[in-house]
Amino acid sequence: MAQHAGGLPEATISRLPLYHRALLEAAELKELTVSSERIAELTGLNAAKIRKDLSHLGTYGTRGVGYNVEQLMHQIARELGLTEDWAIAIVGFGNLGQALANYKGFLERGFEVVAIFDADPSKEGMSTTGGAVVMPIDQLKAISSRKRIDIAIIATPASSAQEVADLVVAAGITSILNFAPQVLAVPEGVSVRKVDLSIELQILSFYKQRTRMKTAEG
Amino acid sequence: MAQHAGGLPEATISRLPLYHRALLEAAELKELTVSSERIAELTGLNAAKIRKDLSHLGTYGTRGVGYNVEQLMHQIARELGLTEDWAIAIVGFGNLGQALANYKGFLERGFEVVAIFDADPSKEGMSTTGGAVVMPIDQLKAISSRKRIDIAIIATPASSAQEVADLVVAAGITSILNFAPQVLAVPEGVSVRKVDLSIELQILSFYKQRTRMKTAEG
DNA sequence: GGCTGTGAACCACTTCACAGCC
DNA sequence: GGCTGTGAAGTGGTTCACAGCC
Repeated sequence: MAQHAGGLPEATISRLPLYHRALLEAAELKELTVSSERIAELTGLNAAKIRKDLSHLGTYGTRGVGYNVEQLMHQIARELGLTEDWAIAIVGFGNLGQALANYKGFLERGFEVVAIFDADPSKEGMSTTGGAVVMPIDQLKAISSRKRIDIAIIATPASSAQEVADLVVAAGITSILNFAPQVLAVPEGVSVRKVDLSIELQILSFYKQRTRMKTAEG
Repeated sequence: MAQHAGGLPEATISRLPLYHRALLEAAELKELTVSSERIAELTGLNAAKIRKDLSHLGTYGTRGVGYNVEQLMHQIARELGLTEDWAIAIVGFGNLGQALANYKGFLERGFEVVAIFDADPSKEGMSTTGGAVVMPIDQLKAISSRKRIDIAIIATPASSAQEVADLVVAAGITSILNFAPQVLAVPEGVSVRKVDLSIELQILSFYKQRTRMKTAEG
């Protein structure tokens, strides 16, 4: 029930990329099958959780044997939409935007940077190793109507992030990866995921402080 | 009970940086007090959750009024360890490492890049806007014994990330922010947080595909 | 009347433990 | 014997709903 009615648990979804990577690793090591225990080793997760997660996808394991690496990897790729290529646009060609635009790992994983936008006219025409050229931000809508853009990465300063997000949404793009620190307001139906380095660092500093207190006490 | 015995729920901890940012915003707007409802607006979270989270810190609200912005912000900053400065080292001075090293937002939030390492000798001596200079990776241990390094950011290619992590741990650094795609093996007591762009993109593509299927059906 | 702080109900996810299959 | 798939139990987190204070 609810097997393939479309509903994977949220938590399972967020781990599928991890499994995919683990299987890739196993495949490179020429392992033909893997047990849930083996995947646990590769991902650092608990084996029972892995079995439950994978059971949501259907029945791809064999009792007494394990999971067929190729088959399961393919299945997860299909589920994640990795069997097709995705076109991404980067908005904001500052430090971070440039680093992202030149990152080769994207292409390997099926994400192609097809457009780059920036508000600064002096950056117009700059290009990347991948061949994308920086265009003025006011072209976003026009470009996006001409070529498919699946995902926009917002890498602008915080001060213009919301404005940019509005333009992105107006251009009909419904998936956003947000590097700006604030929470973006978007209409229903638009998915946003946020990457925030400061938050990660702050959480690390919390734990560091905590550990120090404990050592001081004990 | 367990109030200040040191145990905030994991989920609460991960939201504290969000509250801190929201309060900063409220302070900039000259708001003296905020209700949980107001914080909910600023963060996109649910007000009841916010009240519960904040109640874990102690009693800083006033019934009928709300929370004092300055006081609560300070309290959260203290809890997160943001009242002190943290020294970070960046390992790997490629595209990403350079972007991180030049990012001014860190300093604003109390994180100073005090050292940069890279295995490539040709990068040695390069420097950043912040004044840090790239040093050979084999100096990591020596440097870290001379000056305090609280957090290491691993921004190397995947192929050397584990090796680098071992060096980082050997140098006595116990907090790691990992940009490499794989799960790092570290001894107990070392905190690692992972930032993985591909995972974020893959999750976005999952939802995108999912939405498309739904629209196609309906 | 307004808003916090919190028990109680609810929910999602995790983990256990084992039946079922190879 | 080995390992999956899964009910059942356990856990942690969220949300409700309201008593309690301003």
